[in-house]
Amino acid sequence: MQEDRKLAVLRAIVGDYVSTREPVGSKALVERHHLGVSPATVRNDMAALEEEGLIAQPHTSAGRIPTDKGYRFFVDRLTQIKPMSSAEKRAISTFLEGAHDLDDVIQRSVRLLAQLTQQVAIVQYPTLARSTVRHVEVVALSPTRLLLVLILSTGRVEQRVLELPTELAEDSLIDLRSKILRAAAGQRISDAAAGLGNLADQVPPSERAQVTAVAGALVEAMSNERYDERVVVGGTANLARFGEGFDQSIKPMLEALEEHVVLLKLLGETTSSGAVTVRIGHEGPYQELATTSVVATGYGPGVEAVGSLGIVGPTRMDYPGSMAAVRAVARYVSTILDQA
Amino acid sequence: MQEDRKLAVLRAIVGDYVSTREPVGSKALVERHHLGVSPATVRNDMAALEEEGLIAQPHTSAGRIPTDKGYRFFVDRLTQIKPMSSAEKRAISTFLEGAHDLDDVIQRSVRLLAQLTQQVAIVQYPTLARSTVRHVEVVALSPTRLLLVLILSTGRVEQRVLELPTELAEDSLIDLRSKILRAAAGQRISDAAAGLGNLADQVPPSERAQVTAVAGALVEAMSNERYDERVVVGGTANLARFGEGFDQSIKPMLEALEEHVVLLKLLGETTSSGAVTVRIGHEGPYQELATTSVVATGYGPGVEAVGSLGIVGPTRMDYPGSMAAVRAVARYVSTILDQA
DNA sequence: TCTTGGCACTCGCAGCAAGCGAGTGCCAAC
DNA sequence: GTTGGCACTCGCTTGCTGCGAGTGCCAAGA
Repeated sequence: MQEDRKLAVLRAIVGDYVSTREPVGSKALVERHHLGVSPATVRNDMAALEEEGLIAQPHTSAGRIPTDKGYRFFVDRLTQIKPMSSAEKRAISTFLEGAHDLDDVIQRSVRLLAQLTQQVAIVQYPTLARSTVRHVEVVALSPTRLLLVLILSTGRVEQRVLELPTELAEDSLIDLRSKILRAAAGQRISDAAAGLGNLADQVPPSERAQVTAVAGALVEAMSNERYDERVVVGGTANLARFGEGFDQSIKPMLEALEEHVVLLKLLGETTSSGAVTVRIGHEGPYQELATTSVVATGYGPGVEAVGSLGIVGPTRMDYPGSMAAVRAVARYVSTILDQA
Repeated sequence: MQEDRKLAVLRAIVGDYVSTREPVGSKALVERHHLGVSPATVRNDMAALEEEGLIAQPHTSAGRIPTDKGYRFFVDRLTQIKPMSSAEKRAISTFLEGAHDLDDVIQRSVRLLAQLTQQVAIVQYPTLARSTVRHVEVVALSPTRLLLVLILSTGRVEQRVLELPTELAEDSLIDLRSKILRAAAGQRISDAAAGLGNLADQVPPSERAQVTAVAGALVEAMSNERYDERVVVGGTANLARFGEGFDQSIKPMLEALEEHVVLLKLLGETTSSGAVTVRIGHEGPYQELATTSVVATGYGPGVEAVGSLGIVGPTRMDYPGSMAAVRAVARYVSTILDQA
């Protein structure tokens, strides 16, 4: 028995099953792929593959379908990510470059990813933790009301309106503003927060309460977990294509899509941008989503990822295509964030 | 034949069908509701109701189900919106009052509405058109880069980074800032836009290009249609409860939920806050959603609505409950926006 | 040793028929 | 106007049968 033919059979089974949604039998296989051997031979190979746990039969008199392990093998060993066509590349870049601001970039990415893969797409907002402070602005709306604006390297803008206990004089404000800029501008979030914390010690006691309040609000804005958790979902309509048996998987899926925490966990802690990770079926953290796979990667201007994006779909999905799309979109998003 | 009993029968049919999902027959009706008459009598009433087009039989040997017209009659004439229990009221207000900013209010409203009604909830962001400008801030990030921040009465904050063709002097900036504030602060969006448009005529020609750019960007930010179109959706997981026959209606539903324009049209042009509108089945603008109903209302601090919110679900839904929930949430959102 | 054709076997599934029963419409009596 | 009775309809369940796709195994051939 030739080992490579056995693997070719596995590859063919995965391919056929993904496109037809139906268990594939030995006869159909030799017809659709010119393997140059007879069905009987293929049957022998199939028996061996089943022995190894890579494929399985739903019931006795049916064809074979890949197991999670089979998909894993397929993804790891039998496929390389196919590059996008130049037309696709062009479409991606023009579509994404039309974006105005961060929100727009994220939103377009989701749509794009969903459309390219025909799956549900998930994009995480850039996390604050790994970004730096580009600018801080303090504006007096009234003597006791301040507007704080925080601009981060990822393009995210945070703003707070702060009520002061006592009035703040005009020149104190100017002084405060420059102090804050010195302490925070250009720093990483964590360092900036530390710098701001020390600020209160550098001003006369009369202003201390106010400075503490402002610094506190800024630090709070920086460590705003709500944004760390923020993800955008798109292409839910693709769930309807799951087919008949989706009754079981569509409900947990919809539930998961509502819970951003769950989605973040699904995307996983992709800390380095570049590598596309694939989580197949039961490999994921949620029992209910045992029939779904996740293809995800990190994105970010540098090597270090500031966020994740990916797709979720049935284990029976086009892995090479999905991986290519995810990687391509992540790359384009990264370069766009770099420019901004 | 007593007219009111006939209507009681319709009410009972709607009630039973909504809770059981199954066509309801004459015998079951008299058992579950003590109508004080025999099944035969009820059958006569049913025949009359069917004659009027308020109920129908899916097939000959089955019970009756309400038609869209029947639901309409039920909603218009047979039910008054039941007030929320005080426990529910308390839950709503504490849940919504925990919100920090506008985004938070909207997000919580969606969740709340979805949970109260067990349907898909939709909340529109306050439209810019009817809000006023609370504050405008212009900040120089660098000599040729300006940050524009626009704060509106609804709590929405818009910001833009603007590249200037030429450098802008510090004192010109201060001057420009006060001019802008005079032209826009406190005005309605439309008036503010007009005022900003005239601004360029009031400055020396040397600064005209810059002022035009700034004013243009602000006007653009004010009339940002992206936000007028912005809606948030929640409770999609409730779609899974649609039951078996959802195959037909869940797909158009998911597609609609992706298209914000469609959702806005579904919510309808509710210009006055207070009245809850119900659109049943085919009454809606979309053929594909002929089996779904929409319960919506406007919200806003005053009489005039600044946005809409509502729910979408199968025509077979609990109308009194949904209407009560929609109305209650809209009221609370309105008061919270008023405070902010 | 691997490949191949043949062959018996399994088993899901479509198709059909029968019986059940919920529900109706109609009618005559109250 | 209401009610009990009764014949009738018809969808749904159950059980059965035959078909066919697909398998595993085996013996013969390369």
